[in-house]
Amino acid sequence: MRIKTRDRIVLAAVELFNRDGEQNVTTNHIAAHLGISPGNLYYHFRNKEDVIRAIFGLYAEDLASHMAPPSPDEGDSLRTSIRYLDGVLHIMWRYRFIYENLPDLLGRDAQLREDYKQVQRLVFNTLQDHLRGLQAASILLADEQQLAMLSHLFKQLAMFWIPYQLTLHPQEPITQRRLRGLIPQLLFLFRPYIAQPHLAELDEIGRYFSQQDAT
Amino acid sequence: MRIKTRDRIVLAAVELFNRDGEQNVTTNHIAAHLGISPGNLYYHFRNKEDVIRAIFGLYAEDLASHMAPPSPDEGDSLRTSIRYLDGVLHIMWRYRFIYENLPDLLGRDAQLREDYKQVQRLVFNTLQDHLRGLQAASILLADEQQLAMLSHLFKQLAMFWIPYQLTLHPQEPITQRRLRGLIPQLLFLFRPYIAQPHLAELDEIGRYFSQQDAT
DNA sequence: GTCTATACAACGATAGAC
DNA sequence: GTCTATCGTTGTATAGAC
Repeated sequence: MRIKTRDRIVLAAVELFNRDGEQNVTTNHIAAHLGISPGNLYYHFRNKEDVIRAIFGLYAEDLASHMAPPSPDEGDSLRTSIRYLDGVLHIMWRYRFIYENLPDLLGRDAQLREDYKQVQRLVFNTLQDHLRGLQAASILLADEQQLAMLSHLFKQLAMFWIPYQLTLHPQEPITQRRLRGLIPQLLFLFRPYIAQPHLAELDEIGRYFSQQDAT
Repeated sequence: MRIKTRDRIVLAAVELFNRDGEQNVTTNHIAAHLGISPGNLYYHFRNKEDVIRAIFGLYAEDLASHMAPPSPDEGDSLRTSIRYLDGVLHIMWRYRFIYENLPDLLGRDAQLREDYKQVQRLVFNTLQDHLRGLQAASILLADEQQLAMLSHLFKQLAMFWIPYQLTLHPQEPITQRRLRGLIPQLLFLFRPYIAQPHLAELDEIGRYFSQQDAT
């Protein structure tokens, strides 16, 4: 079963955006990369923003599936946190161009702003649910206000980890390894609020992600 | 004594970049805003990046003067922290367009990358010195590694506070009031590491900045 | 659905007169 | 130092044939 041209365009766009930066990729580049004509692309999409919106649809789907709330039988150990963090890194990697200049993307397209608001609400709630699970299990010791603060800081640190890396080393390409550097920052943020009996598990999470760096 | 055209260009550029976003302001816009011709602008600057570099020079000067280390007689109370934070907010406000898309600016201009590296080293050292002062005064209880982490997180949160705000409310313009919203986040970050006798002072800092919101 | 060809706008930048 | 006029390039988007 052949892949529809429309989908090939979306896939190619993601690839090129991630590789060269969304700003540097034109509709012509995408068409050329696929070996189709610019006119053909415009048959399937009204303009470049329309392509981006389609990608955003994929992004939203991916988020929903990868950051699903933990299944009830899994409990609320820090172990499920690994799954959650893995999901975060996976999404960040797959759609890294979005994180590279999100404010700009949103500034240009009102439709995208709406889509983003929806997605963001979902993400934030999932995160809060996750933290509340840890709270209920007496792993995370924080009141309502602290939990809200931690959620916001988590979100901000994760969202702008890639731009931050780009300011530190503007030339080096983003790699999955570099993305993982986010984890220690997040763990450090939460550490003061983790109950002592569970601090060892926190370190275990850190090791889990840093071990992958070695291979 | 009349202001030189060259300087007027730089000043106008800052104003327009801050108001409309650097991406949306062309050399023609700047010239038109000043009532001079495009050709005239190109007599004074080789291109737009050259203008940005000039602005960056101002930025570096301003940083050096506003984030100077505390004078010795001031001691290392949390009170000097207010001065420091005030400086940070002042710079962020004056050159907010820089923070709006720093990765992009750096990505385009190798010269700017070098300038930025210099400036960044200065900023980071000043921050670390400041924290070390608090540490020496037994206000901040943190080992070397924690202090490094806190510095990095401080920097990341401050640098991307504006882009973060832009994702939350892409339409609303950045105001000084919104900038001040950064302060509670920073205080929250440091709170677990502040010695108990000084927690009250921390809250005082918070009040200092939130009181300004009311006026 | 796909192609070729092209119109159109915006921006960066320069030449040459004053 | 400053202006007018203009060129070249690039990216978006459409028209019309196949």
